[in-house]
Amino acid sequence: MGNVKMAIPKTVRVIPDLPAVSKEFDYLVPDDWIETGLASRLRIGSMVRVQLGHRSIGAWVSEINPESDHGVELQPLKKLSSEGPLEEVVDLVRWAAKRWHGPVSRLLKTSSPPKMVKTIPPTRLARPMSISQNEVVSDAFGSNPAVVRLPPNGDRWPFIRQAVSMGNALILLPSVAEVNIVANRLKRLGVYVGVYNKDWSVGLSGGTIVGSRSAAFASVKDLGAILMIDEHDEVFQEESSPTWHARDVLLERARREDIPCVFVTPIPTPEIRHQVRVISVDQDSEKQGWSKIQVVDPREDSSAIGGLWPRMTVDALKKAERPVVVLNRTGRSRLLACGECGDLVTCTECGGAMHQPSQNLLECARYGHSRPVLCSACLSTHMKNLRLGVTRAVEELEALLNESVTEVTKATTTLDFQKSRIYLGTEAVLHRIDWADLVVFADFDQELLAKRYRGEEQAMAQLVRAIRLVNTHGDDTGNVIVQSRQPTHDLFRMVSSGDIEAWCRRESNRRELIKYPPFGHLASISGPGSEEFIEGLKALNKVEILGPNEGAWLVKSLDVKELVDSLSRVPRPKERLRIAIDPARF
DNA sequence: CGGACAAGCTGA
DNA sequence: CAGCTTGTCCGG
Repeated sequence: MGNVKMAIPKTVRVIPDLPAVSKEFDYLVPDDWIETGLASRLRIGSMVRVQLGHRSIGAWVSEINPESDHGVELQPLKKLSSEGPLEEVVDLVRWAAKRWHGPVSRLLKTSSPPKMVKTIPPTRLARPMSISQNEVVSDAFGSNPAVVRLPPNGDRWPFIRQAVSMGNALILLPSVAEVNIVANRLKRLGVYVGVYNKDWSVGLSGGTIVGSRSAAFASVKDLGAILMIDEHDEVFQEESSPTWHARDVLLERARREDIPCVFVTPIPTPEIRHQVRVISVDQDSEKQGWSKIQVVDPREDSSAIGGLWPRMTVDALKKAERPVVVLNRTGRSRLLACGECGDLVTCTECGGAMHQPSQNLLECARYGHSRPVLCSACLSTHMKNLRLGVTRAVEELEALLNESVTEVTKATTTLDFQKSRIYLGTEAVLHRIDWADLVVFADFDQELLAKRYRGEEQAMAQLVRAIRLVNTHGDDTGNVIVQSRQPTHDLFRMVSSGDIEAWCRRESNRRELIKYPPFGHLASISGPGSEEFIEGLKALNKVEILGPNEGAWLVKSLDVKELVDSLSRVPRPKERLRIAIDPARF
């Protein structure tokens, strides 16, 4: 702590808790605060209440004794409400707000306690843990940040133990469930640990913090090490604007505080590979870790009904104790043709392809126009399913196996595990079921052919999830069947040989070719104000502008700094505007 | 963000 | 021209 900061605060500068206000304001520290010693508790990050205009609002202290020259009489602070983020976190938030072009106050909110914290709990001493003998682990926690390519069934505990043995650690995991498991186990090992955001003050008093995405902004006193598990998981990016990514926040944090920082994942993203060194385990165990995947070409079986249920899959489904089938298409049918004249079923209003959400209804995907099940060319009511959805697949499978199949989609609220043995659904089924001994991807080509730029990564992430699901009990009986009409696809070749490094390299090369993150950066601009905003951007002539596509523009630049600088130079239009920097989907 | 205040619109 | 709506500005 610098000497200047230790001075008694006479005035403070604050950031108001108003997303639309980017200005900071100065306030007077009341005389009685100085007399009672309350003033000495004021620090950068402290949460206060102030009068702004006519109303009382929350704010964060951003500066102590600022140099002010605006010649207005300062209002006094109304209240010291709570402990807030540590100074280094406030700085980090400032950096992130710039990097993802969002309001500072929004990120300060994610960095702040959910309930007011009046007193910091006393530090409990952590029981020291032994240093890992594992070579990969000790290498990873060396001086420079690193990503460890750990196979899907690999043990992450050596990394967690190492992190907490290096002092107060910050550990991020993708889901709340995993966070709780890790925190409870650490607690049992005698580590002073808190779950973010619930145990916010544990970090402030000097403990280890375990959390999901938002924990990247946790305030941890004397932070000793940073660990992120499953770096590839998309939940580490905030979906709403500002679309900040926990991985990059942690990296910046480690850079600033000069502490060990480790990422662990079976499939490192191009983003992390571009920034840190990659450490891999030996190729045999990596190959073994991916070995449960079996590729089946449904065309090889002529008896396959609708091309979706080859004999091999049906046999495996019959034999398994709890099989799970993944088909990433909701509704009954996603693409139809007339059974009489063979015409593709298209919308008479907009010409788009229509799907069949229920037995008696056709609906176009784009605008939701609907009509009864009727061919517009020959008026036949007999339709052929070209791409069946989950609902129809459930019907087919029930008929085929002569037993009940439970449909699971994002919309499914409760699951009755007594009801049936087989679960079929969209990707959501992989999140909702806690174990299985067979996972079948009914149409993996849909994932491989998806035109999203992260399509193949998302496909790989689903494979990882499936492998883990059939491996829950640690036994070796589980299986993952991947149905594809392109069984010689690169991805399968690389997976079966355990050469995930080759797959990662290919993804990175692809990204570099199209100059997408991390080799170039983009902003998606949408909302009613975007037209005006884009005009202003064009005038700058600094960035590449594409679009509009469905009301959204894409702004590209090789340099992220130049991208966000340009964006902040253009005045904000009156109408609403959404700016997403490097979003995962657009 | 949301109140203050200004300018614009309407109806008798 | 009062009374109300809509728009713009700004806060310490």
